[in-house]
Amino acid sequence: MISERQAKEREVRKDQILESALKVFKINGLDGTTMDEIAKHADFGKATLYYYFTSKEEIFIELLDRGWKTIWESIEPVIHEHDKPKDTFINALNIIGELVRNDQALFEFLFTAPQTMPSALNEGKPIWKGYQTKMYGVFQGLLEEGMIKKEFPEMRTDLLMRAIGGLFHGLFFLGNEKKPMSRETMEEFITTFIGNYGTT
Amino acid sequence: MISERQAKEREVRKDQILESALKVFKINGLDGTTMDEIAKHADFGKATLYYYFTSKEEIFIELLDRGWKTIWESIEPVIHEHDKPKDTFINALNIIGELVRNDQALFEFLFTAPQTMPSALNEGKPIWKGYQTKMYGVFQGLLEEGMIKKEFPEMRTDLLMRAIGGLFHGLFFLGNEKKPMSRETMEEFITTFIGNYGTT
DNA sequence: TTAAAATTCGACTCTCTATTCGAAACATAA
DNA sequence: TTATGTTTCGAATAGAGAGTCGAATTTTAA
Repeated sequence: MISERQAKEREVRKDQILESALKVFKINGLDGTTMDEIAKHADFGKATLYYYFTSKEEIFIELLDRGWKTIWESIEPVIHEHDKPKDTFINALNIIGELVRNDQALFEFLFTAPQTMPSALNEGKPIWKGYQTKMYGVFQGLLEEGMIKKEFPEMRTDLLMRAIGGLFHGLFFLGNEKKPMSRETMEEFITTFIGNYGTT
Repeated sequence: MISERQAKEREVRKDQILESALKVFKINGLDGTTMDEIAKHADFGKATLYYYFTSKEEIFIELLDRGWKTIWESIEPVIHEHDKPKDTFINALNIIGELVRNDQALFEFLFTAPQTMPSALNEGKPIWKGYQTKMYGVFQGLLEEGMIKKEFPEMRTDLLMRAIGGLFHGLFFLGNEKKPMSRETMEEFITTFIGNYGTT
């Protein structure tokens, strides 16, 4: 049996491994990263990693799952406000912006990794993908309602979502310096770029 | 010595290898692709690939170099038209759109690969990067001039370029179906999204 | 026709690294 | 203290795949 404290300590060690893994994955990608490197960063023996995770891929996926879960659970509470889609939209974006500011490395990874990942890892609809899909769905919904309410200009939804998809990464990181965007800048950006048709 | 015809045939064989490599890279990425696979697709023995290229990475880089060179050389002739920045901007985009329509697989690779590539491959400022940088510079310049001439709304340039960067991939491929965008759609997109302040 | 040059490739080597094994070290609880 | 469970890790295993080698095979040009 395992005591509560033991379980907690175990979680702490998992976190420690995940945090180290993140650093290495960010620099070298999934394939370029070796378990030895992660182990050295985390200050564990390589074999110990296998005590906590069954494979390198599992570590990678776990990072994504936890991260996207966090994102989803952060915006979920505010998205039911449907009176002012544009405000809700900006609020949700700003919540994510806040998360990004607090842990830039993680969130840059979350927005980037899905593109660099070998497609084999997407088999069996991974958990993180579910959250990501829900999130995009929410943003799409808000934009559509915003159009109906004339808070956004009329646009074809497919184009719009395409743009949103493309913009996401850019929205939260500034050019090469990778400085996260401030709340003010974010609003300026949305207003100028997507348009300012309603009242804010 | 080598005759002209021989040189040409050699080029044809290189092309054949590159074309096969592209297919495999697109599915499996750089690390996920084996020389054996490329060889099988190209219908050569693996050792033969090493007769034409010195390494797997060289093949990968060669694809990028050739591709970005093509892009640059296609838009280069039209970008000196500075009277109507917005028209020039849209023209350039449409030229790229045309290229994409003719060889979707290649261009999706060109826009995608730089993100998925191990950063080690970027050491020594690769050729393709030069073309890419020039191209972005041109677009940035056109947007700035367009702002001055009030053909585009005023926006902070860093935000704008960030958006452009993020949009690029989206601009040319439709969602999951990856259908390239038509000229009409492209103009509609630019007009609605970036704004329509001047006359077209 | 034939020697030299160009091309091809099967089989091999060699390295790298994910994963496993089994034994230690440590903690817990009786 | 001791038996049992938990955690750790150094050292092996094993497989994959990049790149090489040397011997064919084909082409060229005299």
